[in-house]
Amino acid sequence: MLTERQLLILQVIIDDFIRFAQPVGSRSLSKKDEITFSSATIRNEMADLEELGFIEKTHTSSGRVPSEKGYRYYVDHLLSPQTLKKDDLQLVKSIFAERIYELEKLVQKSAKILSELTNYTAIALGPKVKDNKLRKIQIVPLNNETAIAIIVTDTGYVQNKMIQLPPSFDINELEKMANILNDRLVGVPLTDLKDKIYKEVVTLLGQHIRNYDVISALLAESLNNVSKNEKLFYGGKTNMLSQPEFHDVDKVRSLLSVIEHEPDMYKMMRQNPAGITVKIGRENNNSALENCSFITATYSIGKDQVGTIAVLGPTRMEYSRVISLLDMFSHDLTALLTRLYQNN
Amino acid sequence: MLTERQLLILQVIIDDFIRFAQPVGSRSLSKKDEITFSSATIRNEMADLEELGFIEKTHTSSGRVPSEKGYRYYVDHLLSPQTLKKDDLQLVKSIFAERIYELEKLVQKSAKILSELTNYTAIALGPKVKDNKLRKIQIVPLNNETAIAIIVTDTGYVQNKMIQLPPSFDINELEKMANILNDRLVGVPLTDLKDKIYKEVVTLLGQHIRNYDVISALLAESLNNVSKNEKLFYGGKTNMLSQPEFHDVDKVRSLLSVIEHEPDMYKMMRQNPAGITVKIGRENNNSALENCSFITATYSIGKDQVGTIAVLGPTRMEYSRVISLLDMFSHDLTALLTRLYQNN
DNA sequence: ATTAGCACTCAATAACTAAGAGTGCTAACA
DNA sequence: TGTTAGCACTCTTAGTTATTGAGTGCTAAT
Repeated sequence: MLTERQLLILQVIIDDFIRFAQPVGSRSLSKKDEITFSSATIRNEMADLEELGFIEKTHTSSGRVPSEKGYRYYVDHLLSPQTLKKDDLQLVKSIFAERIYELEKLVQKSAKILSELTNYTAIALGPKVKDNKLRKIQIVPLNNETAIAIIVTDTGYVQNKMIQLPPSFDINELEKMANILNDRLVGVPLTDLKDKIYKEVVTLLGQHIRNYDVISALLAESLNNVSKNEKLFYGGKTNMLSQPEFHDVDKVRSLLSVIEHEPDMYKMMRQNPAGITVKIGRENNNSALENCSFITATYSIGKDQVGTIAVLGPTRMEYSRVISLLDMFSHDLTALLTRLYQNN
Repeated sequence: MLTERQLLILQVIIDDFIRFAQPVGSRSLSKKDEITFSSATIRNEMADLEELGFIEKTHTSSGRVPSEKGYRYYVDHLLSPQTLKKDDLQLVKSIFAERIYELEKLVQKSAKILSELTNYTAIALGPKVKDNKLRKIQIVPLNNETAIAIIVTDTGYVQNKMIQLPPSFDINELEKMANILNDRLVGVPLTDLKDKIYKEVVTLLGQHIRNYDVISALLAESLNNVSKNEKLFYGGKTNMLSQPEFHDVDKVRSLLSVIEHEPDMYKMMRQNPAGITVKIGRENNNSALENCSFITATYSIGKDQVGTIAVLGPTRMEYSRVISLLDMFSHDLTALLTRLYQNN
């Protein structure tokens, strides 16, 4: 167990390092207001803290730098919930005051603002629409070979897909088909659409439409994609370039390639427990993120967790500020989305 | 006027520098197969070429490096139209063989492949849909306050926009309204839509629908955006990181910030004459692009120039290869788009 | 238990050196 | 007269050596 004084020193070291990105020495520490004892004492304490694994030296005679364990302890126990500046607060509130009613735009904008407020990279996932219900399906013929299928969900999500019509398909039958589909499918959750088409609607279509098999297969396939449409949005992808730990182009490259590799990002963004999660350095299980921390927050519609918003920064990150901001975004997003979309 | 021998030397210098990114000296030049004269002779010729401004030294006793004027001459007069490797050719052809019928996806994919083939950054603009005609307009109510307007063009382009309904608006009237709009507006070019709504349709709506003024204003505004929907697509945004001229993070940052500043990119991508245009270094009028060349190619539907596809690389770029590739993309895109969309 | 003092370590910087690639010029050559 | 061999000179690069300064650990005094 750490003594009060060790905690104080650990905290001050981390705060200082987060701020200046330079190893912290005993002498400079002793000059801080909150430190009332001498540099020699600090050296002794630091030696202990190092032995316990909370701080490290970059070389034998250097100042100390927080270790991952140190950051972890800091995040878990030492974080003072920082209150945000008025300006920042207002900026965030202003997004949610704007009349953006399209879920995706809202989320996208959140990522952008979040990256601007933090100077790190922000990533947003979602919102998941799997529980959304079909509101309308429409098939618009473009010419003899092509039609475009459009579906609208009850949350206002629109997706469209081009369909190549089977040869010699009668365009006039498209309308009939759309009517049948709407009759039968409006109100059905998107995830069940494909099933429902095959189980119930296909036979019905067969009674009215020639070539119904080909086209309903096409349609079912197109619709199928809709349910997995969680999207990733980025803000400040290149913000990391201004962090001193990324003055090396090779590091930048490997970092950017992780960020841009969507499958990995999906994995990292999904399956987070409700609330805020902090992953520090190697906790991310990704060598390119060794010097990064990744903080995620979930947001919901009602009680349904529908997405995640996250910040990726150097391990030397302003945890307190980022966590406060994420918390705010998470709550505001949840509140707004819930208000708008819960009871349709 | 340059002598044959000077041209040869200039060409070999540039080819070598493009390949190895190192100043080229007289001795190493003299070892090349195509060079039959001594290094001393080369030195004399190089002195002349330098005086004429085609090559430069990086310091008093260094080898020579092409100047902008040198590149310009090279591009204008020395470029041997390189034939592409079979693999590359096949890769390109394969995109256009795939059954992608959505314009934007096609263009997007082109940018991606182009960046992969060149290892530079590829940018695509378009396709412009201003001449597209309205195929269908649909208004789907979501609840009492919100509806979603969807328009489809004859090229299969779909755009949607949320509309906040005026309070106490009767949802049933939306359908009436959509019918009127479809009656009157199908076949109208998108650019004329707004005008047409105000001039012809508003009065008609007034006869049938309460609150017609608010909602038609809303609608006209939404539709208005559609006409300027040329989009930018990127491929290989971070490819420049692997170019030796961008080993410095500051340069990377300023370059990326130019690339990501869409208004500037729009300007650079628009208003290019038909065919291929090469801008070298400062010809780009942008200090962050001083060490870059920017090659654009236009593509069309029929005779209508509808977009641009471009490559941004270091001035030390494989001009020949890039130009060949762009030429190919430009032609294939034009051919495919023309086939698909000209006569609808 | 704390701290002043001191010897020691190591990174960073600057100053110097040697090697090597390249140039320009001159004089000899075909 | 155009070409080339030869040579002195220049400048970068890489390696070596001091020098400085921030920092540490340890010891002994308070």
